[in-house]
Amino acid sequence: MPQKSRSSIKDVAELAGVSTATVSHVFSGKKRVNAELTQRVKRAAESLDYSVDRMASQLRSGRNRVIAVLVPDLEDLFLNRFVAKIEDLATSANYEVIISTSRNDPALESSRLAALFGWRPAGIIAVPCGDILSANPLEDIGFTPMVAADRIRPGSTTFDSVTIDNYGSGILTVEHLIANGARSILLLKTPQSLLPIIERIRAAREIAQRQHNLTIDVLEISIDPVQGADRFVQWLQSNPLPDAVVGLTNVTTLSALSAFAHTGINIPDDVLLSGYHDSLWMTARKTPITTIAQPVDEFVRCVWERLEHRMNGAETPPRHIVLNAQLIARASTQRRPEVQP
Amino acid sequence: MPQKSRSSIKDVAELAGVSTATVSHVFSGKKRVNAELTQRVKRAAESLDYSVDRMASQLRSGRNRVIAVLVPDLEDLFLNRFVAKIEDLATSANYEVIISTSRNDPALESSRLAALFGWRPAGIIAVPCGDILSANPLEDIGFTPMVAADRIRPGSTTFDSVTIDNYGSGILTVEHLIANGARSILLLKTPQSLLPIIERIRAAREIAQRQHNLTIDVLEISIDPVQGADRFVQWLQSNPLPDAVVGLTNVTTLSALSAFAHTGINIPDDVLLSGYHDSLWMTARKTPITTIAQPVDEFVRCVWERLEHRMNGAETPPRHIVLNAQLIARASTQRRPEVQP
DNA sequence: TTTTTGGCGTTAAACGTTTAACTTATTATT
DNA sequence: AATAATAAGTTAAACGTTTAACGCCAAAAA
Repeated sequence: MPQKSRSSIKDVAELAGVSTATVSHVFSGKKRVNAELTQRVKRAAESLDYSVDRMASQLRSGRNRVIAVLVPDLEDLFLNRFVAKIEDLATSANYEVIISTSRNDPALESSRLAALFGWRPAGIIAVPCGDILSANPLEDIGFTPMVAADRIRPGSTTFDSVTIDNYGSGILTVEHLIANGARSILLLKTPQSLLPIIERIRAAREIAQRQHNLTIDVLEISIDPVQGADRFVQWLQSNPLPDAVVGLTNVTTLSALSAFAHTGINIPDDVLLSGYHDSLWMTARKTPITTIAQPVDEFVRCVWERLEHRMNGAETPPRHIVLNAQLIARASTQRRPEVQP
Repeated sequence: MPQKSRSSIKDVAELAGVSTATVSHVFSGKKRVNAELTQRVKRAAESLDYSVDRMASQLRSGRNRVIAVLVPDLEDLFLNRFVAKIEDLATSANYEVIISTSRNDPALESSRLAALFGWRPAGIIAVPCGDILSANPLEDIGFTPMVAADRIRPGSTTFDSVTIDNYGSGILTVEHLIANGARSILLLKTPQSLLPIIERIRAAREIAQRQHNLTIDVLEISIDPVQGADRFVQWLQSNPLPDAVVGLTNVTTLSALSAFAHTGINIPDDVLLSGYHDSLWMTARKTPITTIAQPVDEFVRCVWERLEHRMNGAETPPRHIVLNAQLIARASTQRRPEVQP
């Protein structure tokens, strides 16, 4: 492949009849350059379609405007918005974003993280797999500014973290359902044992037990929405219908909905349903779905604020921010007044 | 900020008592190194927690394992999956992904693209804004392998492109609706004039006009789902209900659904509804929604295959691949047999 | 007139790697 | 035993920038 190589600062300097230093000054603006020379350089650069090589520039200057982002899964609704908004903020602050996924695999997570360090990024934002099995997900990271987001136990890291109060959201949900008359509640989870899910379940069970003397069942269904629905339909056929069902993730909520649609169970008349992570489809129905809304925007703002703080060299002790989620009550958990037959 | 600087290959070489070349060989595997030395080097590297600087490495070697991805919007359902799958393939092929968004702004698009070139990436994947107004979105890109995906007129570029047959999908939808008894059809679009949307509308109108002598209306609603629903409700109040409604995007379909839920219009009894881009929520309902499914996986495979081809130095003339979309018929476009009163 | 000052350009040394070319030691071949 | 071939480590020159340090000249100050 006889690929003509890109032109370098030397070519530009030569064509414009100046030194490479001058060319560099023209592009970086670090030092004033005479107007006419500036023109000459720019024209030369244009005609060679030169653009400064970021790697060389960063290598020499040591100033590294790259943010590395590591998440378990890009297709997850929450993570998708998270990444999108991080990209937005990072770009506005004149950073480039390099992205990597761990596919929910702790081993991959640390190898990807190591690879990211190779970039000598200005900062790293990591959402750990947060599988409860791998205790200490993020290794020590030396002096690169880093903040951990979501799926991590606040205080378990030596660097900043931002999380959402999953325990609190579990309480909100259960209290709301009980207040709306539910006595038996079923939680729907996937096989993954992610920290946030564990916390939601723990909260639900503790509050139900202690405050209301109720026990709460948990059904594990597939992570695949179709199989998940099938599994739930099966369960429904051999178990009494609970008063309320909680989808612990967006997808499990959809599985529940599918299962109800297939079996002719009506919401909220036959069963109450509450979900997690507010999405558009939840309100675009006759019976909008009650849900826990996660404050994604605020979340991202906090993450970014922390990271900038560190990138500015702050040496303050790590801070662990926990944000409150909100329950949005909708018709799916509001039992309709009985109509006379 | 007295940030101790990372250790370099020199530090490792010194500590291990070898030359930097040897250290390099140990890490790159380009040349055999004695087992004992290898151990010494690795231990030294470990204790200094050294990792090779990617920028320096790539600068020197000229081998640049970076794929740059530019998309209009990361939160769009289609683009989200697209990016996720590209990341997957790229990572498997041992590339890193750097991501950038144009926010549907042609000016930003070209400035972001220029910035991406600064990385001297091995390849670029770009989904242009595709606003019909900006005729020639992607400038000439010299010798960097590049493929354009979606939202571009096949054949309009000097490099490879992969698109979906939006015209064909428009025909599929209209034929399907007419076959199911619709005589009046309303298309719902957002204010953006994206190429795929234009094509869908054009197809719908042409086929309806020529084959069935019907005209098709287009209503422009907000890109915001809530405002969009409001606008559609308004329209419904002052216009006769058409036989069928088509949401030209995922979000407009949701707006339609919201509007119908608010006004007590039933699908498919009162009106047929068909959407675009199959998503989970479309089947998790009593009346699943008919939709055009875009072959995202195949799409990404094609894009990647083309890019690899170019990155391997192929000089063949640009190829323009157009993939067929598929209509998935569901209950929302199946008028139920009348039940006697 | 001589000296100072400041503006503007250049020189050349880094930045952290990779790698062609070279050295030295060891083993195989004649 | 002499020579060739192979193996394994080192030297030093790049890669494309940035940037201290320096030089030169014109204008201002003495």
